[in-house]
Amino acid sequence: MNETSLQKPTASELQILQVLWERGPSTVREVHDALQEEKALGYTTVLKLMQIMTAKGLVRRNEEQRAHVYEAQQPAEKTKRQFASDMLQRVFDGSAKELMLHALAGHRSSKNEIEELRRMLDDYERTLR
Amino acid sequence: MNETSLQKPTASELQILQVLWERGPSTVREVHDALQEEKALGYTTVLKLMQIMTAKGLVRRNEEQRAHVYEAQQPAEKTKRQFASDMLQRVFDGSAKELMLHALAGHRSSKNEIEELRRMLDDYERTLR
DNA sequence: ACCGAACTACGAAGATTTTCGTTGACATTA
DNA sequence: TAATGTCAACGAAAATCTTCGTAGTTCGGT
Repeated sequence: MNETSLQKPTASELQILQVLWERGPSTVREVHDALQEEKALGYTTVLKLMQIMTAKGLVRRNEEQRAHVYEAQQPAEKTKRQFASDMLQRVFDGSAKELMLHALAGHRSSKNEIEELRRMLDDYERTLR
Repeated sequence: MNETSLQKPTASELQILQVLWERGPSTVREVHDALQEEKALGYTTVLKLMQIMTAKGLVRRNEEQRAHVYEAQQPAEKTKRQFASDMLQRVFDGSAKELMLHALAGHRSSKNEIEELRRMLDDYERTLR
């Protein structure tokens, strides 16, 4: 698995990436601690995951310090787009309308949220011309 | 795993469910043949998957005929909603706007599609009051 | 110089997913 | 009825994911 091939992170890997996106470059200790709130994992479990992610090219590692510093290889935007696009194709056969319909259905949303979505569509449409 | 527990189908299981949703109740042979276009799998591979899905409660099996007839346990709508909601939470922290933004970004969409989305929002909003 | 704490590396176990071969039952037909 | 084809059941291998224990290294303090 070389570092140019984009592969979809697993569920656990995604949790780690989310910490890295939020905190920026971090050590295993920092990621481990940040993760405790949502998920209790042993320190070496997180370490191992991050080593695997390095091998897969999902993260980059700076080894200058004794405690290596990890950083997400791809920006959050890009990875999230990958997830959304993958599901759009696999589950909804490419129909953005279907995707949104089902996302909204499983989630009581406010009028405010709908308003926000509408504005987003307006903005997005403007980028199309 | 009893049949009331809703679990997320794996990628392969989803492909099979999609055939069942489209064709209605089908034999392994029929599912296998329908799948060939998109994915070459041995007959017994599909059979095994469908047996596992029966054990998990993802499909129901009618054994009256020699060639058992399988049927999706949950309607497409429900399962798709599960997928969308799961990703909405796991990847986009519950923000439908973020989800839509990223879905559209990875997918050249027509003005027509945007129009459709807008209409969908209008309809959806009407159900809110 | 020694001890304990903090780190990485490594290996491995257990779970789940994906894939298929083999076997034996049943059906179709020559 | 004997041969051929179709089917379900079963087991199991290979791949991937998740989790953690152990060993060895390095650093800070005593």
